[in-house]
Amino acid sequence: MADIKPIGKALFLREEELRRGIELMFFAYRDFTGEADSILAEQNMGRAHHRAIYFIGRNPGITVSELLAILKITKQSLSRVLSALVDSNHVVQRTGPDDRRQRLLYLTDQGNALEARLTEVQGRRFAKAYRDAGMTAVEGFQRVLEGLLDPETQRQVSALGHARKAQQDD
Amino acid sequence: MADIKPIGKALFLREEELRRGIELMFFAYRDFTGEADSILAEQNMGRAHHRAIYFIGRNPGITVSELLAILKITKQSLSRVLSALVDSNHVVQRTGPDDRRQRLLYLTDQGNALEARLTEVQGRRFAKAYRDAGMTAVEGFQRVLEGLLDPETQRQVSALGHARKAQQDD
DNA sequence: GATTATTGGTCAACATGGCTGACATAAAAC
DNA sequence: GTTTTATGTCAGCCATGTTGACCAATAATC
Repeated sequence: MADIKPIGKALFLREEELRRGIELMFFAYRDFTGEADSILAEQNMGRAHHRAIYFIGRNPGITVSELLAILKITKQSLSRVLSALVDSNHVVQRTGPDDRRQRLLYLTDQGNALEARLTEVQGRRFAKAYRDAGMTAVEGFQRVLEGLLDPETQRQVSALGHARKAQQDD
Repeated sequence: MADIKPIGKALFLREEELRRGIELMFFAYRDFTGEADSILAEQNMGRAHHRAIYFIGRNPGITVSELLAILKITKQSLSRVLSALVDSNHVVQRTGPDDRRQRLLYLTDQGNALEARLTEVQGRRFAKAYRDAGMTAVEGFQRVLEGLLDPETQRQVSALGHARKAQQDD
């Protein structure tokens, strides 16, 4: 609807708006991860550990290759983190019942406790932001974030808690 | 308005909704930065260089300490990146006219070109997401992201392109 | 049953980008 | 003239990504 507006100002506004988005993403992501980073630092862990814990908690019994597909890092990077989490008793690996090459990943009680703690601080932040912004804003927020995703990620995300839940049940 | 709803399901929905936000932030940030990262890699640079270039481009004549306040990293980390950018002729430093201890930072033509290229790919992604989601969604998106910020960052962000623009003019 | 592909791990080496701590210099401020 | 500020530098550490090579167990296929 603003397509036929004077082009000079329209372009300026557009660029400003886009830059605002870019900047907000940077600042919001930094602040959003900040609190969790502090908790993780206490335990001598980093964000990589957090991601593994988070997605294992979300998908109990996930295999290593499925986790790799979500995180999009190398198996060497993941392996390092996973070994540490097994050593520190946050994660256990069970041999896959169908395919015995697979290691199905589960959180231990300790892992679950840490996951809960981390998700709580981040959830709190989101709850506040969602509350302040209102329901309509939340929908918009989600729609825009989805639009920022690579098409492949978009497919993954829309499948996430569904496919696995159906598969794994519980 | 949904405050008096059955608590079991309400809590479930709430937690799911919050987790959806957490996950979207992770995926969106990763994909959002991915393209720029590729361009940077060509030039043997990383995200840290990008941030410096971006905020110098946005605030020509910014001082090192102002840039530090935005990025919230140590001066050693910034200094490393800044030296590299000066060496590669993307940034120039001029002695501050008032306070001669300050180094005012500016992009060179080459720096501006790179900044433009990086901002273009990220802007394109945002433009697509904004277009697909619609104006209302964009407002909501921005409102939620602002709500995710630390209060201090929130103050900074709302000051950004204003204070400096008034100061520096251009 | 032998071959090939998949799943996962390991070792080694490297780059980036955070961090801390110590120290130096120039200039502003008091 | 002393202190504080703005900035830089050197050295070393850590986390987390990368590549490349190679290995073992097991599944799948010819």
